[in-house]
Amino acid sequence: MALELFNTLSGKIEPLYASDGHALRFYCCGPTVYDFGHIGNFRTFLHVDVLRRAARLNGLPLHHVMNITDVDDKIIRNAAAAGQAIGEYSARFERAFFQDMDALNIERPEEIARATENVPGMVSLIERLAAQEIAYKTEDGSWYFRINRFPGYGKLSKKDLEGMEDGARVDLDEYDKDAARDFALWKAARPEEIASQAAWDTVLGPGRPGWHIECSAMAMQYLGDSIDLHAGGEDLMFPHHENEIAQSEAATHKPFARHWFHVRFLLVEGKKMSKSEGNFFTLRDLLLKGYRASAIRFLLLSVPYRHQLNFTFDGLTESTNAVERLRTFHDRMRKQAWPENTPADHPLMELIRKGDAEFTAALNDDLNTAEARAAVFDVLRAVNTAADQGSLSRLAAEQTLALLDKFDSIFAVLEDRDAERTRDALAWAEAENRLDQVSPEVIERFGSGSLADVEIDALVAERTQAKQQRNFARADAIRKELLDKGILLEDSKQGVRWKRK
RNA sequence: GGCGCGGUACCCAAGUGGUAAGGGAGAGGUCUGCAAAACCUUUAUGCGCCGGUUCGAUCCCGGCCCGCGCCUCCA
Repeated sequence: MALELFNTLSGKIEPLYASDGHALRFYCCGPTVYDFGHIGNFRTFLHVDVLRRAARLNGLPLHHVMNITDVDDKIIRNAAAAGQAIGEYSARFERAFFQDMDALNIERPEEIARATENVPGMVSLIERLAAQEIAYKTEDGSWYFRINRFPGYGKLSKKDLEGMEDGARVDLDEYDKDAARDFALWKAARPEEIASQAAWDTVLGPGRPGWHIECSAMAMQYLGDSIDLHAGGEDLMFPHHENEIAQSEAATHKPFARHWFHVRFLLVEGKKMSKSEGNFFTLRDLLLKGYRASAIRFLLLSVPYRHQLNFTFDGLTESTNAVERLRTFHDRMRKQAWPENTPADHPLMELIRKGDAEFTAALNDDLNTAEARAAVFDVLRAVNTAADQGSLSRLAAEQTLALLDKFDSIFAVLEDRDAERTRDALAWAEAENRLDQVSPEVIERFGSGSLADVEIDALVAERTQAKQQRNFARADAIRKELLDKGILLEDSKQGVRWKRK
């Protein structure tokens, strides 16, 4: 079965394919780099990441472009407040964004498109619209899109504009637009915008591109007039994506994107995340509170993308434990020696094969990550049981490892880089004088005074020696000492394994 | 007001017209010097409420209640 995805435009689940027979031409609306990314942002990018990875699992090559909006009202305002040019201001947050993406193991798209580097394409797209009188200039020098010239407007978000009256929710007095819903293509420069280098002198007049035109122009420039797939958060459906369709299709008279993918918003502790509710978290906030990057990734992926996810700290703890169980299992499969053949081989191998098939089928069914995850846990339990009974063969263990590899090619949580990620966040907090935002536990366990791996290894060796001499009091004292510092020990026939709590 | 989504065990969460996946947590047990890990047992005669269709509904239809999202910058 091939990968099938819900398409917002058609309202149906449809197979995903590359219309040019080579690579899936895929555009995803990226971040506006005016601040640090919050977990809601990353839920979207995380599911886009799963989409990428699932496509690869199906042998579908990608040409994935993501934009960076590096000029907009907030950037201009914040840059001005900081006395910086917009480029200087936004570069810092773009860097932070990619660091966060790395911390969450989110793959980079094939291409990154910055708005400020693609202004000429936006200008010429507006010119094409102006030639048809779909774009018009107002007295202040701004350009707008004439919505009533695009009959399909509303087809993505299923809005019936006939029933919407001008002025109902839009302030008509503010602009000299022809119709209230006409949206800006080009915003005339104001004096302070010229000062912060947020204005371009073009044939349209001095100004800067509107948000919507950026994505239309860049998507078509990098991927062609008609693309296979367009993605973003659910909020972008209207008006942003609707406007993109209008601009692009009005200019080319060709379908813009065949398939639209929208990721639903997450709730935090039952409410929409907002600064005023006090439930607004950046990735960095969570890392500095001591939550692991892997647990955050796993939690954000555990609920399928079309469902609302209620993000809670309890959920984060659950995910931490679930990831730990997977890692322990993965370790066991790799490190323990298994007999060549066992009587129980056949049924177990069959069960693993079934789990593998279910995993793939679940993902291909509109990226059902919850079901895919369950399939792996089913195998985990059965294989652990067999291992405990001594009936797990080398072959079955290898087959299990292959399934875990497949699982991790999507979920990407098995390799433990959490300590590294937390240390990076801690170093950043130190550099930015934000240590007051760091939990004391994180400072104790990951700060400069914390135990280095070699010190832990030395204590573990000392304890092993004490155990051999049956000096359990000393051995237990060392274990307790390490536990107090967040290091957990596990004895097994294969030796001692330690991990950070 | 318009459009849309959801209400499944203590918590999170899949799912199907034929009798409820998975994870986490709790309790009991096995193993272990003790732990940890792992495994076993256990936790929904019921899937918001009321009707209807059906041999049969948690899943289909209608109504109601509750929660949430979008309609404005927003992932």
